[in-house]
Amino acid sequence: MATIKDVAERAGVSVATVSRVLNTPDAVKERTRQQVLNAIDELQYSPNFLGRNLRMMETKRILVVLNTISNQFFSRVVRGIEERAREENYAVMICTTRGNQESLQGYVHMLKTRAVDGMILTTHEICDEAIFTLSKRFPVLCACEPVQDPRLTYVGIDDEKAGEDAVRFLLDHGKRRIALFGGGTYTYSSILRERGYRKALQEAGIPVEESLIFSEGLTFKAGVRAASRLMKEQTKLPDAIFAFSDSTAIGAMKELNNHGVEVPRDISVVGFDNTAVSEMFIPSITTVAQPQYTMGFTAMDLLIQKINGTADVSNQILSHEIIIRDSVK
Amino acid sequence: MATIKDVAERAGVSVATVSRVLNTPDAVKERTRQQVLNAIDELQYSPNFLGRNLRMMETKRILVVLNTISNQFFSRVVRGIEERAREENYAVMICTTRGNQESLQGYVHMLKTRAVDGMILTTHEICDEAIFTLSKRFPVLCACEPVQDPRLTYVGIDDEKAGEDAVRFLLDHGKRRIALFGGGTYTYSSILRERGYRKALQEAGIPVEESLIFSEGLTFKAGVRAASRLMKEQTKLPDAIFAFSDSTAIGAMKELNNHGVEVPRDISVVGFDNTAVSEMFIPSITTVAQPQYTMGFTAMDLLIQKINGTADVSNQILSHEIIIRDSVK
DNA sequence: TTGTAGGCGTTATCAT
DNA sequence: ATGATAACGCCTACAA
Repeated sequence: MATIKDVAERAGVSVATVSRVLNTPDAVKERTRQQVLNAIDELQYSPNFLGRNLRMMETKRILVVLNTISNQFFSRVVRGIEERAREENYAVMICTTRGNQESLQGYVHMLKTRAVDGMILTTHEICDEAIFTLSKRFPVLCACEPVQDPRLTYVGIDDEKAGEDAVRFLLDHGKRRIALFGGGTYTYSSILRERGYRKALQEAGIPVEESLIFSEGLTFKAGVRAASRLMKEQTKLPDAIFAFSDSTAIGAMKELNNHGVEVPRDISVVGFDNTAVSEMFIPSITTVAQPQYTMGFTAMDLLIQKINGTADVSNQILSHEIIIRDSVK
Repeated sequence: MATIKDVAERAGVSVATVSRVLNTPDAVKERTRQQVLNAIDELQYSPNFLGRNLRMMETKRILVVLNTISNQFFSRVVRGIEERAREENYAVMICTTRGNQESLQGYVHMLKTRAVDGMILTTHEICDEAIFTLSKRFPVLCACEPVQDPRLTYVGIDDEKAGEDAVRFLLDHGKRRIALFGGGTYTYSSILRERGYRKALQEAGIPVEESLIFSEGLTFKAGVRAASRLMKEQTKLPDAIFAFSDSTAIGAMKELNNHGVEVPRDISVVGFDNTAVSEMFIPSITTVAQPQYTMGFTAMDLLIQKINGTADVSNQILSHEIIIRDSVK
């Protein structure tokens, strides 16, 4: 492979000049530049970033850690990240953990070894404390999934408020007994949304029925399980289900449908995330939308600030919205 | 940031010894090793890969280029890739083009500049010829979306055969007028599948009705459009629809449903890809499954061979399968 | 078993 | 406007 030295020899100039042609073309005479460009062409030369990276101590690459790539929600987040990244000439690498602690450690290692300039975390296989320790030495940012530790930088929505709003929406539509299909205590977002759920009910003077709260998880299958349990355990169906993800909502609807319960005729359903499928499903699903694109864009923006060493980058809470469709009567 | 030199000084040894502790620990005396490890600990040292990469002329990273991350199909492909990659200590970077030529050029640039050791392409924003030129100099592999050029290495299914099998399945279920919802001529897989469609009909002695072939694309919206046109243009609905993606199938079903046409009562539908949603949908969708995980795993395996310079790595055609569900009567 | 020293390809600082 | 040269951090002959 041709190196800068080969090009220099071929063009009859020094390596410094070749470097200048590449990086500060205006600083070199037209005629010389042409010679160099010709040599580059003839040798099919592309600069080796490994050398450049070492010299500059930067890679112009950032890492986005996702739990899984198959989560529709994140595709739009990533789009936002990439958009902002492109503006500053960063390449975005997406890596997935699938809940695997170990692989996350591998990605953290990439940060420590300077394989990337910064990292956006959307999943918490490591605890806040570990993230904090890391973020003291490297540019790290949390997005989408809220964090408790105030020393971490976070970009996302106010989950408690979102939960509250969704329940209030159902209350406004005359629903009083509202089941909760959540993700359990290991996702902080679920904890916050449930807090909002309780608050809204309480303010409406409706006692919380603990037996209507299901924490099977946020997947399609979790929705199936929760709905199955709901039908088994409750003699009378509630008026509505508030699911913490669209997938869960769909799982629930599928299972209800299998037992002859029709949405929204017999029961109403609200999902979360406004993923593409919520619009496609029959019936289409009323859901709490998060500003995914903006979340990604903002996260990348803050990360860039961190990389550039801008003083105290602070949290950004973005607003959510209820998208009204056909699954609530 | 501490460097290997700092560690060496602190431990009272040479940098060579520190390097050995990191890379060939057995080659250094127990006591010395302990001293070095202590120093590493005290200084919170992590080796800088930028230096290592330059020296070794490798990054242990590979690039997977996807059109978009939001395609469910690829999540399992990526899982296969990652699995095989982990075995050989490669980090997998996922980058998306969203059909943007320019961003693909950027990723190609990463290959040329040694930012990654190899690349798996699943989308063809650049032509076969360009890929071939690239693959002469760098490890490049095509997966999932077939390529015409025999000089390229490809991992995937036999799309023509898959199209043929799907149509034959419908014929076996008594369907004779079968509409085609495909991706048009710009995706080679669509061309091949359509070829299979024609072949199966021809062999059954059924003339191909060109007016039943729609090429609106492979998205949900494309399915909506195609179904809309179908209902408008045909006085009598066909017996079945063969859609080249599950999303398209769902779009079609949604649109049909809006007009009171029920699947599978009034018309049967076959999808493609066996993505998660095909199981979730009501009714669940009969679809042509591709071995996504194996495709990814195999692709990475071949790429590793290419990186290691193994002589002639050759195409791998994997087998598809029809998953029977509720959308065909 | 350990140390010395050269070089990977690039950029940047001085000179000229 | 251009050239010589010293880093950047690491690995690895080769020597000791």
